[in-house]
Formats: sequence, structure tokens, C-alpha cells
Amino acid sequence: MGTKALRWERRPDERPQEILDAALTVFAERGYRNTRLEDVGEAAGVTKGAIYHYFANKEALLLRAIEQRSEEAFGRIEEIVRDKTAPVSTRLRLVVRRWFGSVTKERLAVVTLLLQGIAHEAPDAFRRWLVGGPTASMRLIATLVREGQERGEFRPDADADVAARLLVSGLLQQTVWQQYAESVPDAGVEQERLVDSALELFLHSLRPSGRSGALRLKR
Amino acid sequence: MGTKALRWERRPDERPQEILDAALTVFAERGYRNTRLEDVGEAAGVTKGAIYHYFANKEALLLRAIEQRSEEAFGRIEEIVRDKTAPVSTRLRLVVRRWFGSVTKERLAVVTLLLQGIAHEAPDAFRRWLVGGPTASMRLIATLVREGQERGEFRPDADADVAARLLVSGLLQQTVWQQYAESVPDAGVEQERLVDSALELFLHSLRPSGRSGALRLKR
Amino acid sequence: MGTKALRWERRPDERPQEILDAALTVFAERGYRNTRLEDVGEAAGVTKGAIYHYFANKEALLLRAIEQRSEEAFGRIEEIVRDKTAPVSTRLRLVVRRWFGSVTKERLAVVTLLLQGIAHEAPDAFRRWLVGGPTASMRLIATLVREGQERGEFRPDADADVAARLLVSGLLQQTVWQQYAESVPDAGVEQERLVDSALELFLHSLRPSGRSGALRLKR
Amino acid sequence: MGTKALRWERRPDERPQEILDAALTVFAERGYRNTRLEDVGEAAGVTKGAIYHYFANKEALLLRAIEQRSEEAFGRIEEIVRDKTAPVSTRLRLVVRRWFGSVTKERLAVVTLLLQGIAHEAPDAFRRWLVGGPTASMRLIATLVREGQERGEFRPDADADVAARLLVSGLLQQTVWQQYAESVPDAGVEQERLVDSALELFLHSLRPSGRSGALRLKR
DNA sequence: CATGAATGAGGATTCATTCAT
DNA sequence: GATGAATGAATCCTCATTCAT
Repeated sequence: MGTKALRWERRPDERPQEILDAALTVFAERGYRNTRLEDVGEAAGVTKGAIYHYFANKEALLLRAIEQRSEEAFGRIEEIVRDKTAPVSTRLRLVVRRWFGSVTKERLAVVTLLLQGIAHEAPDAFRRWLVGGPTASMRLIATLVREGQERGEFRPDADADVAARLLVSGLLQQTVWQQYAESVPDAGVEQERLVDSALELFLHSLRPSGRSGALRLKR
Repeated sequence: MGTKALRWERRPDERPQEILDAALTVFAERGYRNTRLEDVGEAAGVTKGAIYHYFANKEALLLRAIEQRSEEAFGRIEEIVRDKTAPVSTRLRLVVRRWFGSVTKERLAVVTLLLQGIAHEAPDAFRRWLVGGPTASMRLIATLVREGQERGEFRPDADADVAARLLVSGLLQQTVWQQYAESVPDAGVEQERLVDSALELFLHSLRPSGRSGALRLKR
Repeated sequence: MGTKALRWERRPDERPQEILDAALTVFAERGYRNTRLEDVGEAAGVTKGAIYHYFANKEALLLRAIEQRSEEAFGRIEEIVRDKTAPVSTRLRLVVRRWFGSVTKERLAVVTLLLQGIAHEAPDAFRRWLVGGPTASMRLIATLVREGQERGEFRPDADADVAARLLVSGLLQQTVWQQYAESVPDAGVEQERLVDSALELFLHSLRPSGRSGALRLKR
Repeated sequence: MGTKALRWERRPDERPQEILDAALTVFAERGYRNTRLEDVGEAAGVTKGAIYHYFANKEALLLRAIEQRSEEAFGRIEEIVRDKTAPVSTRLRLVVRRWFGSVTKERLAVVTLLLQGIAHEAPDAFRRWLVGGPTASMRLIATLVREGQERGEFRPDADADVAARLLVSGLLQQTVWQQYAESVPDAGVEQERLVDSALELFLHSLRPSGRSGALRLKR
């Protein structure tokens, strides 16, 4: 009873969010199918029954969890991109750092879930994410690259699409694999170094061949 | 009846392999947990019971399916790497093309399964693959890059580890995502172009710059 | 509907006990292996799923059913045995009557289950019962017999161990076989007569003979 | 092939018997339901398929195994009983020794199977055995006892039926429990001593009260 | 709102039985 | 006759979902 009382101090309006957070974490940890609603409940500090007050069913829970977080994942960056005064390389750095620079536990969970836990459980959600997230990002980066090429900042013969793709999916994948760093020797690299080096390499791969590029890494 | 007759024309000694192939395909398509043994049986042209003649249980089936195929996935390439007469860039091209050049339906299935289907279902197998496959490949490529740096073929200030990582995981991920190309507009690029451009960009990112040493990464 | 309503009148806290009782009965009736959890559920007025709320699995159910009942089966009798003021024969009568005098439906079920239903299904439980139940009883009776021999109440040349064994296992077996009395002509004897006569014969077999010492058993 | 050749040296006409023997043993060891036909096959040196050449199905196998052996179990003793010249006690001794004196591995298997493995698997066979075996034996012994009572050899107030029952079922049960002697401390008594002492006690329990009986144990 | 007992469909697994070889 | 691959019914067990309290 004492315990129960304690639980009640949390505002009920936070419940749904708590459940979503818990779900995200647990799904990412154990996989969607391997997670019982009871597990989610436990992680959220409620019983499984309570979940049904806020979500129609397990799949709805998954969908909402993804939806909510995957939006923030590849969020507001339009301004950065639109600011044509800055050199493309600078804008690229900003964008990529915004996306991959700091990976909180929560964001890692979403990405993991989306990248390896969902394709078969919620194919539509997965596709939607693919379109709205990675693919959009890749397209945006490709656009920036092309702008750089037009401006003469990047070499014109580079394959902008493939460059963008490799950068984004490489970084995504690596970010997820970091989690296995302990058990897989050599799998891990610091996220900071990962992003910095990735950007450096990326920009170098676009640098005009002969003359020296304008590489300045100040951050 | 006709069906039954047909079935008997296949030699029983091929059964295990047929089942493994079927399992791989179906697992990759629908996900391990979403696949009933009966589905595998159906795909292999037998009933679920028959599967138990050859495999102890569902997990053993999964494990064997992975094991068998993932071996061939990142196979013999030592010779290429050891051949110090050729320039490093040439050897890198050979190695990467060997791995990602032609992706058969079967290989695609394994990779898909491994990349997004089993991290939670068979964590050990997943880790083993990570170690034996991608990580080993990345290490190998990183080694080659360093060799190129020592030889002066590549610029010395590039981050070999990150470069290798991005290349391998980027290509892997893209290869898997190809499968969603139809439903995700713009997601797809021909595998050939993907690999060629990736290599071109990769090598360009390592090319010595006109000026040298503008960038120093910790480590 | 009516049935459903009825079901809710029973208090949920009695469920586990109801299930145990049902299990005991059904197991004894049809045998452990021949009983589906669904049968137990039916007998207890719940569905199989409900059983899993209270018991981890079928074996745990069996074990608990045995455990609970077999405890009471050969219960507290120490006092009787210790009371050295009464003649041994009196104490023996009390003890045996306590054990075999009144056999309720439930106790019969346990004994049946233990005697012919589970030696192969739960060998450990069976052995534990053998040790804690029959064997302990036999030992206790043998001890009493020896006491009687020392006191001169019984003839000293009787084999106390075998006497105890025959009495206990004979009574047990007969008790179980009573159940087949209808279909096996002549198999049955009233339990009352069985116990009374058994005691009479038992005590008579230990009574000092006129002449003494005609027989010496090794040991 | 060499192995196969060897197997063929056994005469095929012995097959059924070999299978029956194997079945009996394995059934008694592991229980009927816990035994797969493959196990029986293995024990008999054939494959499960072969069993179906000789027996319609698993139950038929069980039935035949029981039938064959349970006949010999309580076999020819009529002559002994009919020989009215010998004292009843002598005839009783002969009969009981014939039944329980030497228990071969095979006979133990039958008894075990019948006593604790079968009641639920083949109730009819079990009942038939109960009637033809133990019950018949008990009846026969009871008859002998009554004869002894009429002749004045035994005390007339003893309960012949119960005496016979206890003797037979006690001995049966003990014989089966011998098998657990190792794991159940104190459970075991040598079969020889068991039978001798049982007889001694049995006869003593029937001895006329006052005067001394004619107990002679020569064997 | 929350609980947790109860339900029942779904799927893994076992194994008696069949049958082509 | 014998083999052993294949079948499929049977049953344990899990867990999403419902609902009385």
C-alpha cells in the first residue's frame, strides 16, 4: 500500500509517455516479439492491463513509440540547409553533427529498434521511417553535395547520391553496432571520433582533385 | 497426388539443404519469429515434422542456416591482400568487389536476416557473425589502408578505422535496403553503381591532398 | 452464461487449491501422461491457461499436488510412538489405524497416483515419497516391534523388518486395489475389516509361541 | 554392411520374441508412455519400422508383452495345491517360494510394469492380470489357509482372506520396491530373507493360540 | 484509472504410424 | 523383411487481450 501510494504521486497524465519510453527501451533491448506487454508494464511501473488504457494493442504501442521518436530523430534542419551564405561543407558538418553528434540512450533505442527490430513487425512503419528518415536525409545531403559541386566547392565528378547514402547508412549502422562493442572486440569507436572522421573523409572524398581543398576543422 | 509424386523425385539426401535454403529465405522475408516451422516446411516442400528429422529445433535450424551461408559470405581473400606487388588501391577494389559486387538472392537473404532479423533471436550467432564478418572485413580494410599510408599511396592523416567502417557498414546497409527500393522512392541505386562509386569515393577520400597535414585527429 | 456467473462466485484465492485438488483426482484417474492440462482445467472449472497463473508447468503442478497431500498422509504420530506407558500392541494399533483407518477420496487419489502413476513421470518425487512415507512408516513400525521384543511383549525371533514391510506395503497396495473391486470379483474387502484383520494377524504373528526359539533367522 | 550382415545371422523367427523382451524391459524401465517405439527398436536391435511387421501398433505390443509373461508369472502350481497328503504349511511354503523365491530380471520387469506402469495405459489388461494373477493367487492361498483351519493346522479365527491378501500384495510390492533400494536407504531387504521371513511370519500368524505349532523350516 | 485473473488462439515439439525403397 | 524419411494429430506452453473488481 505504501508502495502503491508512492506510485500515485506520479501524475497520471505522464503515464502514456512513461509507457512509450519504457516500450521503446524494452523493445530495442529484447526485440518486439520477445517483449511481453508485461515486461513493458514492469519497465513503466504499471501492470500490463494499464497499458490498454492508453493504447489499443501491442502494435499500436509500437507504432506510436516509433512515430513519436523517429520524428525528432531527423528533425528541424531546414534552416541550416537553406542558409546559402555559408559554404556547403560547413552546412554539411552542421547537419551531420546535428543528427549523429550526440546519441542519447533514447535516440539509440529508437534507431536500434528501427534498424533491426521492426522491418518484419511493422513493415509499413519501417518503410515510412525509411522514407521520412534516412532516405530524406540522404536526399538532403545529396542535394547539398550537388550545390557544392555547382559552386565549385566539390569536384563535379563525384557520385553525390552514393556519397550521401554511404555516409548516412554507414553512420547509422555504426551507431547501432556500438552497442556490441564490449562483446565484439574492435567493434567500437568513440561516437565523437566516428562523426568527426566520417565528416573529414566525406569532405575529402569530394574535394576537387588537383588543387587543395578548403578543409578547416574548427568545430 | 501429382504433387506428391513430384515430391518423391527429389532425392532425400538433398532435403537438409533444401530445408536450409527455404528457412533462410522465409526467415529473411518474414522474420524469424514470424515464421512458423510449417511455413519453412511449405517452402521446402515438406511438412513441419520432416524438419525435425534434420534439425533439433527451430533455433538449430536458424543457426545452421546462418552458419553455412555466412561462411561463404566473407570468404577467402587472403591472397589478394597478401599480394604486395599490386598497389593497395587495386587490392582494395578487388576485395570490395569480391564482397559486394554480385549479390545473389541467397546472399542477400543471409545478410538481411543477419542485419535485421536476429540480433534479438540469436544474439550469439549475431555477435559471432559481427566478429567473423563485418568486423573482420573492416579490420582487413583498415589494415590495407594503413599499408597504403605507409607506402605513401594514401594520405597519412586519414582515419583508417573509420574509413573502413563506413565503407563496409554503408555498403551492407545499402545492399539490404535495396530490397525496399520499389516501395521507398529513391531508395535504390544499382548495386553495380553503388559499389563502383563507393570505391571511387573511398579512394578519393584517402588520396593525398595537395597541401598535407592540415588535419590531425587525436590518435 | 449461467456457468460463467457461477464461476465468479468462487473466490479467486481458492483457485490454486481447487486446481491442485482437480489435478490430483484427474491424474490419479487417468494417469499423469494421459491427462491434458485442459482436463485438469475442466475439472477445476477453469481453462488451461489459468493453470499457468499458479503453476509453472505440468510437472510443477504434479509435484505440488503430491507434496501437499503426501505430507498429511503420514503425519504426526510421534506422540503415540513415544508414549512408553502403553503396551506396544496398543500403540501399533493406534498408528496403523491412524494411517489406514479412514481413507478419504483425496487420500486414495494421492496414494494411487504415487503408487502406480508417477514412478516414471517424476522419479524424484516418487523416491522422496518412498523415503518420507512408506519407508519411514516401515522403519517406525519395525522400531516399535523391536521395542515389543525387548519388553517381552513379542517373540524375539520374529523378523521385525520384514513384518513391518509386509504390513505397510500390503495395506497400501490393497487400499489402492480396492478401486478395482467392482470389476475384479473378489478383489475387495471392506477397508475396516482389512485394517482390523491385518492388525490382528500382524500381532498374532509376533505373539510369543509356547515353545521358544525354534527358529533363528540370520541377523 | 558388416554390421548389417551380423544382424542377419540372428534368425528372423526370433525377432518377435526379441522385440517383446526388449519392449517389456524398456517399458518397465521408463514407463509405457515415456518409451518411444524407436527405443524399443533400439533395444531389440531393429528399427521402429520393423516392429510393425510383427505388431499392429504400440498398444498391441504392450498387450502381447504383458500377456505372454504374466501367464508364466503365476504358473503351474495346481499339483502342489492338490497334494492333500502334505501339511498345508508345507504346501504354502512351496507355492510362495515358487512365486516369489527367485525373481529374474525379466520377471521383475513384468511385475513392475504391471504394478505401476499399466493401470492407466491398458486398464483392461491390468484388470485381467489382477484377476488372473494376484487375485487368483490370493484366493488360492486363502483356500489353503481355510483347509488348514479345517484340518486344525491353523487357528480357525484368523481372517484367511486378509491374510492371503497381505502376503501376496506385500510381497509383490516389496519385490518391486527393491529396485529403488540404492537410492532409498533402508528400502531393501534380500529377496531370500524377505520370502523366508514373510512365510515364517505368515504361518506364525495362523498358528493356533495356546499350544505350540509345528513349525519346521527346513527348506 | 488500475489490477491481475482468466481466456484462448497460436505455434513449437513429439512421436505413433505409414510407406516408398 | 527391414529401413528410415515423412506425415500429422496431439499436447504443452506462451502471451495478447479482455474484464470483473
